Amino acid sequence: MRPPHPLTSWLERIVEPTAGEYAAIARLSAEVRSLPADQPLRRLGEEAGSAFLVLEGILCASKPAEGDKHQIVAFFVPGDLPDLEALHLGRSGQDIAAITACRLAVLGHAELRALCAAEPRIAALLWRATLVAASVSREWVVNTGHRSAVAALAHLFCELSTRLEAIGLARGGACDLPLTQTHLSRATGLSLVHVNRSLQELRRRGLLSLGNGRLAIHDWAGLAALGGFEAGYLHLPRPRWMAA
Amino acid sequence: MRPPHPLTSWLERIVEPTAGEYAAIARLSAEVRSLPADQPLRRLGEEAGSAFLVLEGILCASKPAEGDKHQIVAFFVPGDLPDLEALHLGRSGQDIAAITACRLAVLGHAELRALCAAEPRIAALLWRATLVAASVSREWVVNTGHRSAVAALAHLFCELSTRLEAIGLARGGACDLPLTQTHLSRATGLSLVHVNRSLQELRRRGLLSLGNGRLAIHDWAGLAALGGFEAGYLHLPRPRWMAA
DNA sequence: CGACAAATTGAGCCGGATCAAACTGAGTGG
DNA sequence: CCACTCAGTTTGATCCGGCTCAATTTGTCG
Repeated sequence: MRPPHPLTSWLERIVEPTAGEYAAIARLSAEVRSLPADQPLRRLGEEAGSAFLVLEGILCASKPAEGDKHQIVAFFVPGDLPDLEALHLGRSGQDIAAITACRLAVLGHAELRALCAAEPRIAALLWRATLVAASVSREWVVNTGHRSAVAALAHLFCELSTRLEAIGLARGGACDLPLTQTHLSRATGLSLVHVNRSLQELRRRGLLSLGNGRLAIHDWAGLAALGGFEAGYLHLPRPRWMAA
Repeated sequence: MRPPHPLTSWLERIVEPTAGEYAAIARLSAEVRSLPADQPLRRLGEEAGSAFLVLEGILCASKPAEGDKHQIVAFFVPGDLPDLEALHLGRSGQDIAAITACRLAVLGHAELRALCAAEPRIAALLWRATLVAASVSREWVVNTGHRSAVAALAHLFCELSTRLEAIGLARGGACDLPLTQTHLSRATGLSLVHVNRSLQELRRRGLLSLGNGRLAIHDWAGLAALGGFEAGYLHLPRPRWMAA
């Protein structure tokens, strides 16, 4: 008896799967791929034949910008499906790379398409997952476009903490978050130096502490207010402790 | 004999529809809604029961930012499906408003879901449309995050011109583009004053002219180079004149 | 101990924000 | 036909948040 396919628990986190859905997923091949930290997974424009489900680790998607800079446009945490878009666009629209060492379930496009045709509810939920990613991306436009440095960072930490909380990898605003200040600068569009100073500002205000790959939010309400964070765009069931 | 449903020509622009697909679309109710300029269509958080296909006009999606500012996160032109995401997310994630007077085909969510279940290829193409919108949104993160004022504007004009070209509303970089400088400032995150000065800079360099609701790109290669524009992220068939 | 990645600090500068005002053109009503 | 209004554009002056360049410190690992 094999362990269930990783997509099973992904599905169970959202709905109560039917027997048919269980069976259809069980029919998928269950390749798991390991990726060391800092390794590229996909390159912009590359033709892709498979998608991934993150089991462990953190990845990011980035696009080249002016000079040799790269703007990070998304982070992926366990339960996310990086590059699922290539399923219908054929090629990857960004560079995707591991930040920490990762374990990924490989989902072949052909199998995925067959699954979607056979199980329309799964298709709708995968579609939905891409829509949530798009919603996050629009929020990032606001973040990089209109918010000050401290606000942008505050917002980013609120988002990541909330997403990690939703999958049980954060509790009460504390989580492992092995991002360097360079990652943060590439995600916000700020200079490395200014990220450093803005982080000091956030610490000095007693809003959070960040270091050694660990984030602890000490004043959730204050941080969310500063960053203008409204969790709705993540389309997650809102956990109790965050209410009001 | 009724005219064909507007979604028919949307589909025909991408694939050769089957008889079954024609029939399934013909079964949709064909309500068309008119919307005067500057009228809101959807508000953030509003529960939505229908999606739209733009037949005429330009709309934009925006999200509230610091103070009473609103960051524009997307423009919609004919052939686009604003707020299609609400089909699977239930509520609208942004404010959507007409910029010019618009005509929209109304697509009820229930009918749309039935259509997707019956015609998986149409479902995949609608999914694809949302993925392209997401890809554009990620490019906007780069635009607002890393590009200078002139570069961000140059990139925006390249994008809009390319999209309008693809639906036959632009030729050789010239198109009607009834955006005010205020719209441009809200889309790029720049101040109105600075947009004005950056536009003068673009005109002075002989790259484009913009005024009276009309955009003319005089030096496509120069403008694209300045803005770092690579049309790939739009996932359109690339027109000949743009090559090399 | 040396090497290297990451974090931190300091100084000077600039792109773009802000504030304030004037200008243009298209209505619109007397 | 003119005065008025109002949205949109333009200009000028000033200020500051964030960038750049350059160095130093800290922590980790071999």
